[in-house]
Amino acid sequence: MVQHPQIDRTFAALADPTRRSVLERLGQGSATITELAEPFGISLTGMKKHVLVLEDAELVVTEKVGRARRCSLGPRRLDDVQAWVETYRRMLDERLDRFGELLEQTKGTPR
Amino acid sequence: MVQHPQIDRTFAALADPTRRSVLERLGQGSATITELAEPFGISLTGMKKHVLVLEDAELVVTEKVGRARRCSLGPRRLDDVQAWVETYRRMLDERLDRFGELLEQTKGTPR
DNA sequence: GATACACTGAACCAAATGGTTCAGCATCCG
DNA sequence: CGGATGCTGAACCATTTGGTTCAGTGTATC
Repeated sequence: MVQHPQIDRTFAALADPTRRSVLERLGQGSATITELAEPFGISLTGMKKHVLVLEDAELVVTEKVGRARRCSLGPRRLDDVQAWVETYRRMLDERLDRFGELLEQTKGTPR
Repeated sequence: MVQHPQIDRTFAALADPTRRSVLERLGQGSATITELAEPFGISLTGMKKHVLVLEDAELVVTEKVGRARRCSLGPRRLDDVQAWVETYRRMLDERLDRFGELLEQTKGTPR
């Protein structure tokens, strides 16, 4: 058992287009496994696995209601993911800035 | 061959902690495969595979210099990833708002 | 030229992923 | 009650993933 921390599980969950679509669908309101599976032409079992992955990433919560299972978006707003991406952008910008300065310096000493 | 679109490859690339660390390391400046591999106690071949994944996601660019390979951050600022996350957050917020309104309405008609 | 160094490709491996089918088990409906 | 519906667990499968080792190849360095 490798025991991925939450951000790993989250990025991995978001790497699959089917799962991102499911999240977007759930943005319209909760749905059952059957309703989620139908537009993808995928088996119920297959969709249930995707939902499980999303639950593990705490992006989706589910509840058994009668014979159906209602799936809804969880409360996570992906703050950690967004924070990582933003830190990365800032880092990149700094690096490019420093590269720019370097070019600027080099300009004075050609050949 | 499933041929993942770029955003899939990007999320997948970011799902691995080793690869995120490599990106952060490269934020300090470019490095060779050997330099990248060393802190993880991983083989050169292993690190090269990680770098390949990052290259496929266009997060890293590399260049052969003599017998070494210089790896640096590519120019991608993860705009698409950030856009997806932000859209998701907005969607979530709207859904929570509507849920709030629903609670509000229900308040007037108890039992 | 000889030796060391950095990387690379091929082969292999175990585990995870994304999917399937099939056989239940509850639950709902008439 | 009996049938249809909705989900679930187990078993299976092919592919991908994250890692390895080993045997090169090309480049520096003495």
